[in-house]
Amino acid sequence: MDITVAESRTLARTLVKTAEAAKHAFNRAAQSCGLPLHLARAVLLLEKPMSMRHIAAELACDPSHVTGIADQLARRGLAERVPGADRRTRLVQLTDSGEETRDRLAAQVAAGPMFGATLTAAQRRQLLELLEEVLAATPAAEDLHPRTAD
Amino acid sequence: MDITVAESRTLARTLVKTAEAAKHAFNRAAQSCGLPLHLARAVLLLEKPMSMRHIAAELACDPSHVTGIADQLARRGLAERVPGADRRTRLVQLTDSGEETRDRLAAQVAAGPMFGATLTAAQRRQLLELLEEVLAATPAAEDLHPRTAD
DNA sequence: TATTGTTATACTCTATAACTATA
DNA sequence: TATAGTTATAGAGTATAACAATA
Repeated sequence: MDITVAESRTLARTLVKTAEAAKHAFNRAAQSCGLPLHLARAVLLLEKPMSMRHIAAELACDPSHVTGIADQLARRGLAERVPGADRRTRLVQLTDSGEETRDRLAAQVAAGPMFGATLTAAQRRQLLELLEEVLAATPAAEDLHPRTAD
Repeated sequence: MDITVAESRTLARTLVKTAEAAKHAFNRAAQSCGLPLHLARAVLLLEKPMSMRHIAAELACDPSHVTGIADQLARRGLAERVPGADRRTRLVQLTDSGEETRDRLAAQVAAGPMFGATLTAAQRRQLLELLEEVLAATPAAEDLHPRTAD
């Protein structure tokens, strides 16, 4: 607990900046596959057909938002809606073209300049362990939507 | 470079999640001081009077946005505009109340559950080094605003 | 009555452009 | 002509609420 204010801020800022750099690297990979960020995230997620609600949960967004994502994927010929077990539910399933795009994107992400080219395997393991330790000790983010009158 | 797709994604996801947890921890500290996120960031920044443009650069936002921030800080009695060297420039300066809030917030952030209570000093140093190494190797994020027709 | 997906709407955040005043 | 700050407007992204079909 004998951490200084300055050290805490430096650590937090560096952490956030690195995460932003990771997002940008992902964004570049997505663009090189011709996809905007949110579609790239969805494509990478769809290892198998998934219900809209499941996708929304995974992407941490509102289910209503997934409708638009599925529409855009469909318009690009990357995915289609197929019936689910329940006749209410519809699954989003990648087409052949979509699977090819997903695999290409995954390869791009892995080959990106973020981790592979920088850290040794031991360093990557170390980094992951440290991050997980911090994460485990952090109380889950309950309310994401504080309202402040201003 | 012999990093697997799975490892790269795990690392990236954990990194982003940890950064989000850090943001939430900061947000909680801010709320406990009665401040929304963007005002808390500004208050913490104002160690000394700063021009609007300088604040905008530090917060990585458009200068026009700083007008609103300064207004809101003023309305809460936390800061006021004072004339700068140039008669065009105006500096934002914390009031006594603002400085007190800033110090309280800084203490809250440092005492937060993120790093101090979790990692040893050696681990914190290690984490910072690893993050900086990744950050240094990452090409700067040039264009933040990709446009995609959809 | 509860749940899935859809639609329509509203809200938040932030950038862009036009404007005033200084330089 | 260029710069600091302000104002007004517009856009992207996302949530909320009402709705239809199904369970």
